[in-house]
Amino acid sequence: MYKISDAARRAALTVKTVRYYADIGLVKPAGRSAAGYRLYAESDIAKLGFIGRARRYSFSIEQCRDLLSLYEDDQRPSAEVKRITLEKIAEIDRKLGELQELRDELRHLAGNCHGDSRPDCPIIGNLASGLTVQ
Amino acid sequence: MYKISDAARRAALTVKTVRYYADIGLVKPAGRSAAGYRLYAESDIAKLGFIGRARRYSFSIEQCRDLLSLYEDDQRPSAEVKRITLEKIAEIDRKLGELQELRDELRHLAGNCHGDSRPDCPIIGNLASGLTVQ
DNA sequence: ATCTAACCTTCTTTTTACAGGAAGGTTAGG
DNA sequence: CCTAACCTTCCTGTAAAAAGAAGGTTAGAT
Repeated sequence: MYKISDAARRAALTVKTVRYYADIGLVKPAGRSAAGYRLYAESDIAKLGFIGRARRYSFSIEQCRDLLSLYEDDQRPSAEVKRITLEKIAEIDRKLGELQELRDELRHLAGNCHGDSRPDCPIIGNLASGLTVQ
Repeated sequence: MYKISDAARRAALTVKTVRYYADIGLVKPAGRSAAGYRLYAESDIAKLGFIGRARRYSFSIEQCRDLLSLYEDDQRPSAEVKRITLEKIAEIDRKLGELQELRDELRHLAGNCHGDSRPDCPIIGNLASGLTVQ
């Protein structure tokens, strides 16, 4: 059984984060010491690591909660896991499209800005007038 | 002079958002009616629209505050505006790279998942073991 | 004149996923 | 026995609003 800082280190999370996950009931410690310290078992650390990776894949806490229940369920249907993952991919694709548009617009604006100390700036002008770029 | 809902509509923002911008001192209404209603002038609406567009370009509120002061300043040096914009572009590029990596990893995982009711799922397996996806 | 719907106000709470810090108890080593 | 490094709970703060409660105002229709 590991105290919180060992558990955090082994799961590559911060102590604050691990304590937070305990508070919201995502990963509760296996037990407590006589002094009230959280004690984590190996299986808890595996769950924390699982969540850490899923979070890095930008799954939300609630999605992690769903994935974790599938992870803990021996009877888990992979269809459900695949569905959640495909949803996440679609979400990322949408965000990618938006960001690319945004970047291209800003590039265009910056490309037309002489960047000296003259007071007329096409970036400001565009924002002020709401003209469509391009 | 426009009441808040007219101002919001004309700037393509919500009433809540306009009131919020007034609260944080970003765009204060030109005046108040006898009953205490916020009253916005044309120039206020131009500023609100300016901020709305900048926000859609993912400038933070604080960056908007900076841009607005440049916008309001006849002596504004466009170099400063260009610098902020280029910074924003670099930031978006970083985020794009991260998101593409992430999506490719998830695609790989989903591609290897049979997606039926069998309990062995490579997505779960990957998250559980922390194996690197290539 | 009154009714009612649609406004408006301020204030408080909620959201996401923690981070930071205060005040105080515990433990391990020298 | 001292001290440093742990640990605890509780409170506040973050970004940028959204949502809702409780109540005042206004404009048009009856």
